[in-house]
This record gives sequence, C-alpha cells and structure tokens, in this order.
Amino acid sequence: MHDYDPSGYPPFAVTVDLVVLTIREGTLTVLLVTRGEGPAQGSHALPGGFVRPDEDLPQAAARELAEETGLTVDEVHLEQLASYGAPDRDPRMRVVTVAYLALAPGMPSPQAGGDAAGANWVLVSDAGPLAFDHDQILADGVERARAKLEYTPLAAAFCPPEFTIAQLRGVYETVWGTALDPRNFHRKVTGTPGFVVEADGETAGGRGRPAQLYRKGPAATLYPPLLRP
Amino acid sequence: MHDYDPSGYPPFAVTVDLVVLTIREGTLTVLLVTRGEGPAQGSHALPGGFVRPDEDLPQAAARELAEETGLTVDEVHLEQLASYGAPDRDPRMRVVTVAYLALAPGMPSPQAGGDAAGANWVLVSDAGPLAFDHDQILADGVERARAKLEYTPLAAAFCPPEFTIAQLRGVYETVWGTALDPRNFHRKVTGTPGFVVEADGETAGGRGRPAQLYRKGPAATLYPPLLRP
DNA sequence: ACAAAAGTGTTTTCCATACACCCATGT
DNA sequence: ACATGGGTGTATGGAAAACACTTTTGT
Repeated sequence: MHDYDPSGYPPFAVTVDLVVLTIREGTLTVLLVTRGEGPAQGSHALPGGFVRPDEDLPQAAARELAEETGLTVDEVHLEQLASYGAPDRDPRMRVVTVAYLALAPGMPSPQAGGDAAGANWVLVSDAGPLAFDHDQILADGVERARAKLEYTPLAAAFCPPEFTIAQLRGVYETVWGTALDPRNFHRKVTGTPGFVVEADGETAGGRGRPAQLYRKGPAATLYPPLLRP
Repeated sequence: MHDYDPSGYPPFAVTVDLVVLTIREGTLTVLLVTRGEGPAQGSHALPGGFVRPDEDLPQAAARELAEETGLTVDEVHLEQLASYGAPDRDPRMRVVTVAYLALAPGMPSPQAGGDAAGANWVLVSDAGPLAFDHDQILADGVERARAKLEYTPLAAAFCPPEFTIAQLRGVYETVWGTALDPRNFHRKVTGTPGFVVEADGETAGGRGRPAQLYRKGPAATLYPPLLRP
C-alpha cells in the first residue's frame, strides 16, 4: 500500500526524543527537562523536538543534543533507540517520536533552551513519572545500555578520552549494579582484542600506585563478550 | 523544543515497512513486492504502507503483515527494527518509515494486495538492488536476526510450533552460514533453561531414529548465549 | 611504617569442543 | 545387515572465578 494517497490522512508530526545518560559520582543519571508549556506542564520529560523538513533523523538528534547540552557527536555516543507512535501519546496531535540514546562522559552543566524551563541531571532511580510515554522510553534506553555493555566496547563512551581500567570497571558496576573483581576485570579487558589501547601517560595524585591510561580501541564488538553476572 | 508550532512545517508521512524472513529449503528468504506504480516502478521493494490515523505502530505492522501474507501475530515473531527518515528517501514527499522485522516459520503462498503487483519470496543473497533505501533496511534486518540468535530463543520463530532439535540447528546453520556439531548443539539447547520444552510426540516416517519434538520455552534471553563460531 | 590502589601469578572449577559410542528406525 | 539420523558418555584444552601476592604511590 505504498502508493496510497496520503492526502486524506491528517498529518503526522515527527519528533526526536533523547535519553542522555551519564555517570555522576557513581550513579547513573539522565538528562530531563521541566515542561514550561503545553500538556503535562511542570512535569519532567525527556529533551526533544520536531524534526525539521531538511533534516535526517540522526542530524535532528545531534542538533537537539547540542542545544540541550552543548555536546557534539564527537564527544558522545549517539544511536537510535526505537520509535513510539501510539495514537493518543500526545493529546494535541498525532506525534511519532524517534528516540535516540546518548551516552556522555563528563558532566557538563546543561543549558536550558526553547520551551524547556530547564534541563537537569536526575538519578535514573529517582526519575519519577515522566510526561507522555517517556517512562517507557527511558526504561528501554537504560536496558539497551545495560545489554550493549556486554558485547560492545560502549562503556568507554561514559569515560573521558583517556581513562583507567578502574574507571571503566566503575562504569560496569554502576550500570549493572553489581560488583566486579578488579583483577579479573583488568585481565579480561586488556585481553579482549581492540577493546582498549594503551595511552602514553599514567595517573598521578591519587592514593596508591599510579594507573596506566587507556583509550577506546577500534573493536566494534567484544569477542568474547563480558557476560553480566 | 517540544512545543514549537508545527503548522509551519510541511507534513510528514509515516509508513511501516516489513522485513519478513523465512527459511525455505535451507536458505534464508525475504518477502518482496514488485512496485506497480509510483517511483521505482517495476523494481523490487519491501512490503509496507501508511500508518492509519487511529493505529499504533505495531498494529500497522501487523495489519500490513496480514495483508501481504495472511499471517497473524500469533504465528510470527514481529519486532521493531529501526526508523529511516532521510529527507530525500522518497522523491514525492517527506516520508519517515518505521521498519519491522518479522520471522515466519512455514512458507505460505504470499498474496498480492493493493498497489503491489505481487509478493514473492526471494533468496536474501539474490535480493538485488531494491527501491528507496530498502537495501539498507534489509541488511539491518538480517544482521539483527543473526545477532539475536546468539542470546535469545528467536530461532524457534523460524520453526513450526513443534519442532526437533535438528530443525532448530538447521535454522542456526542457515542464518549463520556455518556448520554446527549436532551432538554438542543438542546438549547446549536442552541444557539452556527455558529455551525449549519437550512436547508429547515424536517424529515418524523419516530415515533414522525418531526425534523428540519440542516447543518454544518461556525464556526471553539465553544464559549462557550460543556464541557464533 | 602503613594504607590504598594497580597489576601479576596461581590454583581450581567449569564449559566448550571433539569424537567414540549406543539407540531406533527405513530399506 | 546396513545405512541414516537421534541422542549420550567422556576426555581434553582453555577460559573464568577466586584469591594470594608484589608494585608503587600518599600520609
């Protein structure tokens, strides 16, 4: 039915919504905005906005990300999550949203923009009821992140460009919510080809022996995977 | 920017496209239609159509699947794949498509419908250049299927309700394109909790010892996974 | 000297592979 | 009897878990 005349149908609006995750002080946090107008006024929601007529979907997601956080696609991992289009998910009109998952390393102070009264990092465990179907989208994003840590080197997206094995282990422990053996984790990561590559420097200033710095390696998938305990 | 006025934008059309995969005579095949009108006339394309105003996305995908194949969601595995929305992907207007992946067991004779001049099963390896960006969508669908066989019991979706371990092994060998040891595969599958459960009957009529019949088990993910060799 | 964190060595346990072997049927 | 395919037992190599131990810094 590809060539059916669409003029008889009411128009769809297409938006992108972002699940931006980062780790702050050992906890998984998500970027939320407070809705300043329209439906669900005053409640929390995922950042997002309309796709423009000349934009591809990844472009729209990258633009929204930059508007909300100032981060560019070089600095974060950005991937499509899923699309949501229940007929009544927005009371104003028919809206289909394409959700994107972004994993960010540091913790830049978010900057409010447009209709959003403000953007804030909120603990995922505290992210109360959100507007529209954003609770579902957030849950899907967190589950995607958890699953992809197993078989991709995605954990490095939560770290700065140079990081230690212990930092990387902290990412796994935070996202999975489990403790991992530091010794075995070290061997596993350094023994998986392409996961990480040695950088030049070492850490300094911390307690204990300085740690070797690493960068993200070239591998797209981990063989063997790091299975969740 | 959720509350920006969309009235100044030209409308989007939203479609669903289907990657319907099945196994016929030991080869992976995909359902394609021949376009009877509109752009890319005469070329092959994935089946699909417009989302109706009162439909949710999974409903639209299920409806299109029934129209093209007569199959219902009870008989096939149907999951969202990804969305594609490049501004120029359809020359007529701005179209965002939500692609769904369907895995079907048997081989019902497809029935043409609507604008499609006909629907046919085509070997995935022979699926030549398709209309629009459907080559990319097909490739993404096949890769999703390959990957999900590793850590979900999805292979059973290619089998009838009751099947033998050897049939299930054939699915893996076809989709992955590798040979697997029958003995170790048997133990692995029957030893993974929730993957399959014994049915009552046995096969009869074939050469060799009759095989135990199994049904799909309750597990959503496989622990441990079946890693691709 | 001591604590703390990084990294290595060693043992044990478990799992995947490989393959010998037995079981049950058709010809 | 023999071929064919289903299913079980068993040896072996390698990886993962558990943990003792050494290295290198700050206090």
